[in-house]
Parts: sequence; structure tokens; C-alpha cells
Amino acid sequence: MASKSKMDGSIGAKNKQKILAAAEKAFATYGFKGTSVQQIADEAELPKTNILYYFKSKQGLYVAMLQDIMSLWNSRFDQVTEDDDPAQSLADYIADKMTMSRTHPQASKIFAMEVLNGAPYLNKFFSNEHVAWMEGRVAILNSWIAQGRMTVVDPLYLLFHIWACTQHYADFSAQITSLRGKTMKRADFDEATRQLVQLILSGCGLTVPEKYLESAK
Amino acid sequence: MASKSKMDGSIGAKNKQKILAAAEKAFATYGFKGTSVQQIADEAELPKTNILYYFKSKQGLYVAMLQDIMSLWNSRFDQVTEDDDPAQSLADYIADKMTMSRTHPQASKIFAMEVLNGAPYLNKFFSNEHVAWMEGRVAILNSWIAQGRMTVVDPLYLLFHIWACTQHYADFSAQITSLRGKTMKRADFDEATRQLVQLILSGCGLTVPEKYLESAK
DNA sequence: CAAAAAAATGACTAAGTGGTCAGGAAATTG
DNA sequence: CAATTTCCTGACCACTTAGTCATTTTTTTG
Repeated sequence: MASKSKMDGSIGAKNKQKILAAAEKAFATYGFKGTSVQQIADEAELPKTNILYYFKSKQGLYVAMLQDIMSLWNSRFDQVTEDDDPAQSLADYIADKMTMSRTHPQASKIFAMEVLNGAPYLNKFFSNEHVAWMEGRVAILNSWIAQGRMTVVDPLYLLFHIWACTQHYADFSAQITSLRGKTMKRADFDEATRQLVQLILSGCGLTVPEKYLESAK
Repeated sequence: MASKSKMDGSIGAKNKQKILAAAEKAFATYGFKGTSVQQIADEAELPKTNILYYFKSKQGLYVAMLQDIMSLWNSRFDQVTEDDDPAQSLADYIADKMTMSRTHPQASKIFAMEVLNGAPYLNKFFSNEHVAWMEGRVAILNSWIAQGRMTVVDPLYLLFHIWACTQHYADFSAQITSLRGKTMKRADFDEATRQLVQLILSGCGLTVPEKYLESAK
């Protein structure tokens, strides 16, 4: 059959995944410049030349890994409409983002480093999909405000603040761990989520859904 | 006379300052690993060897610069007591931190990178002064809560959220600029400060001081 | 099973890095 | 003004790094 010659390559696809995972771990820990291809190779348990065989260059691997990561940035909030409940929608969005920080802290850190350095490889993404997404969400929030369903706030800044707080738990985990004297466990994330949902929703004049009211203390 | 031999050295002190400023700019832009001593030398308009003359090593320069930066972390909030007004005190703290993000974005970025990388050079600071500072502030917030002057919130998380939001404007400026289509000017920071103060204070059941209510829109 | 394609890899290279060192210039000081 | 200390710098070195290349091994396929 005239199959696409290499196709998914099975073996190649598996190695690529292994390399991407190793790269994510290494880049998150040491940054782009601080990570050598050799380190990634060790982590992936493959010879260095093999890495360069699958990805043309260190930069190529980095960009591929960034794309991989950006696909995680989706959440239920993308599908929300102006007919949905503001309190429920925002609370769930915050909870989703907190879950991301707990389950994918490496991805969050890489994203943070990239933006810190001026987002050289994300500027295209920012000025396309990201701006469009933002406009859509801002429109919905403005609609909720116009309907008098929440306090008058600038939706842009509100979203900034939600991102800032949720990502903080992944990006600044070293500081948080030091100050708490212990790492954040699942239960701690749940408590932080409740605290944040209450802060933001109250700040927007919304009633906190029962689910996010304090349970165990 | 038995003067302290070198003392401030005048000439040496001036060069050290020049080098520290150049290092701050370079490290903030390219990170520790991404910055070469040569780059700092170019920025400071001094030969590379001269940098190594004043600071024993690249790492030594980095640590000196970090200390320099950490001294900026002080604010009026350090002096607040339980007799002060919660709304006013918190609003001013938020405003102070926002001003820091506007006037010293490089310092904020360097701090962020350091923490992202596990805060190897700040762990000592975190577990000493920083923990003590935190305990003091938490006690005051708890006192306000006990007095019924603000909503029951966990002070620890509240402070995390204030830091997250305020620092976000420095650390993620690339993303913010892309999404807004223009950089944050002084007036934009003032508006963001108002938005944030209203969000946090409302979220804590506090009345927003008149100063932070919307003025021009 | 032979031919072709894909995968693997050891040896090497060119560029850049942090840091040393010896020698000299400038400033300070008794 | 001589001596001592501080300051300055070009030449150099050991080492790391990303990436190349020629060659071999493995897998796929007609």
C-alpha cells in the first residue's frame, strides 16, 4: 500500500515522546541555556546524537516542546457562553487552572520562563490565537456585567489576576514551600483553590458556589 | 592613620555600582546561565577582567546583585500594626508592590527566575528573615479577622495572591503587552492598581478607600 | 530475502565560556 | 617623593557545548 512512507513511525514517535518528556523536565529545571542536549539525552536514556537526529537542533526541540505545552492551556472556560452562570464558570475556570498548576508545574514554569525572557517564541501565538481567545472571553464577561450579573470590573485585568494567582502556585512553589515549611499536597491545593475562588468571586460581587465553600479546616 | 585600608574606595565603589547595574539588566534579560561575563562587561563599558577583579566570580557577582535586589523588598506594610486600618493598610501595600513592578521590573524578573529555579541562593533568606516577616504579618491579619474587621480568610494565601498579582505585571509584561496591543504606561498601572485593590479588598469584605475608586475611565 | 528507508552512534570540530596570571598604570600615603 | 596599595588589562587556558559527518545497524517493504 502507498502509506505515507514513514507515517507515525511507531518507534520514532515513541522516541520523540520520550525526548519531549525529558526535555520538559530538564528545561523546567535548568532553563533553555542551562540545559545541555547531553542532559536531555541522559534523562531520556538515549545517546545525544539520537536527540539531534529526531529534532534538528536544541532550539527545534525547545519549540516543539513549547507547542506541546501550549496545547495544555485549554479548559472548560473556552466553551463558556454568555448564558452560562458567571459564578460557576469563573469558579470552575479557577479550579481548572489550579489543577494545572498542581499536575503540570513543569509546563507552567517553562511558560513563565519563556514570558519572562520576552516570549521570543510565543509572540506569534500571543498575537494570533491568544488575542482572539481573549477577545471572546472579554466579550462574555462584559455581557455578564451589562446584564448586571456581576460587579463592574475590567475583564482584562480580572483574567490577568486569575492567571497570576493560579500560576503562582506552580511557578513560586520554592518560596511557598519555604514559607509553609512543607510542600503543597493535594489537600492544600484544594484549600488554596477555595480561598482563591472566594477572594475572586466575592471581589466580583458573585455568590460562591457551595462546592467551593470551606469544608474541612 | 589606621584607616580601613580600602574603605569605600570611591573609584572602586563607583565601578562596583556600574557593574551591579549592568549585571541586573543582563541577568534580568537573559538569566544567569544565559548571561556571559563579557556581556556584562560590554554593558558596563569595562573590560571583562575588570569585572572579575571586583567580583571574584560570575556567581559572586550574581549573589551580590541578588542581595542588592532583596533590599528593595521592604515597604510600608512592614511597619503596620493591628491597630492600623486593614483596608488602608492592604490597599497601600498593594499599591506599593504595584509601584515596584512598574519602577523595578528587572528586579522582579530576577527574583522570579531565581524562585523558578528552586531559589538556590534564597533558601537561607526564605527560612530566616522571610519566615519571620511572614509570621508577623500573618499575626496582624489574624488579629484583624478576630476583631471582625475583615472576612475570615487564610492570611497566608491572601499574601500569596497579592504577591502573585502585583508581580505578574512585571514578570509577564511580554504577554500583557501582546494582549493589550500596547505597553503598560503609568496611567495603566494606576488603573490596574485600582482594579486589583477593589478585587482584593472586596474579596476580604473591606471597603475600598476613596483613593482607589475609579477616577478617570 | 534483497533493496531501500529509517534509526542509531562514535569521533570530531568550531565556537564560546569562566577564570587565571603576570605585568604594568594610577592613586594613596607616610 | 618613594613606597605601598589599589586598580587595570591583554594573553592565555581548560573545559563545555551544539552540531556535523561518515558509517553501521535495524526495520520496513516489494
